[in-house]
Amino acid sequence: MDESIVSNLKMAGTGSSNHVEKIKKFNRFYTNMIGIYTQYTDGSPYSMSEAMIMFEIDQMDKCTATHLSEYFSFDKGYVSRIINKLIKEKVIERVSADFDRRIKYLHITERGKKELKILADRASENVRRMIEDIDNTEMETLIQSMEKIEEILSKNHS
Amino acid sequence: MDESIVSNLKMAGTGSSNHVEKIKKFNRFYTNMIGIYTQYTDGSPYSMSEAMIMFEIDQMDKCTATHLSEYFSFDKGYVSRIINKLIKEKVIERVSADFDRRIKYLHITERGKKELKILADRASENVRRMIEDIDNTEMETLIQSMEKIEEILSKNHS
DNA sequence: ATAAAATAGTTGCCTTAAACAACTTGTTGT
DNA sequence: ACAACAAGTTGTTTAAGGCAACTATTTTAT
Repeated sequence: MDESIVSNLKMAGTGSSNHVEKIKKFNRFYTNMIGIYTQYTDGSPYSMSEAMIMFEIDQMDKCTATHLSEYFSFDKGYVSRIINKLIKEKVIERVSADFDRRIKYLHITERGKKELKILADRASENVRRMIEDIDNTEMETLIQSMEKIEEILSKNHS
Repeated sequence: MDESIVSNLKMAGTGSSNHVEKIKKFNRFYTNMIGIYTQYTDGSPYSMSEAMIMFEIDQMDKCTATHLSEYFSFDKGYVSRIINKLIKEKVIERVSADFDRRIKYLHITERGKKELKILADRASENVRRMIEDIDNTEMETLIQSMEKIEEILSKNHS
């Protein structure tokens, strides 16, 4: 896409402060820049939801379907179906907890790790293209600006 | 949602540069922070695509269905249906060009402007909440950091 | 001047995304 | 033991969005 397809609404009224409008402008700019939709899943065999679920299973120790459903606010049935699809494709596996046989822990397989690496590499490549022509000085400024934003916004946990 | 539902994949390998990884970290952080999915359309009667199309019609003079389709990389048929729905709801209207009767210009109505304002106000409110506890000094730093990022990334048009 | 190609938009049909609700199986508290 | 609850599953439905065939104009090439 040649422009933002998200976060592209501009102020329709006049009630907002200048700061809010500047931040909204940045939001539009930045979400456009990183191509939020296509960053991970464009051209990949996994939907965004599937990629998110694979990632979370990889990150999370003893991940369960219930956790995924709550964490992403996805319907339990939807999560269940995605899990079963990913198991069929052997990118994750399911192990029943011995102390409670309702609970099934989800683990990424070796094959799943490879698939995740492909997704992550694709995202890295997109980022790399975004910054390829930036010189060292500006690169430092860019990173510092990002770290500053994270620091400031992190304080008031939101 | 209590966490990011987009851009949440982390590096699965080790081939990427430190800068790329830092930027990906910022991407995850920031897309989580602004709640990309819910910023405009959560609790609204319009889907994200509908809101985007209304916005673009409002911004663009002499907007056409073809422009919308190309701009957003949406299917023509999908756009056509959304347009007809929005016309039925009287938030936009359609006027045939007199020099070419295939072309139909789209305009936002007064009612449409009001609806857009509701969407924009909701987004502003979300941003306002995000920054409500930030003091003046940090606020300036935040805005400057954002402007710096825009400036640096804008140069190499991406 | 007219047939052919291109353009704008519409409509039918299909696939996938994702929610809702009812259900099964297993666990816990009384 | 059994009611209430918790983890997942499955059936069904709606919405998002793409593909392809179509109509109706306009442009281009003969």
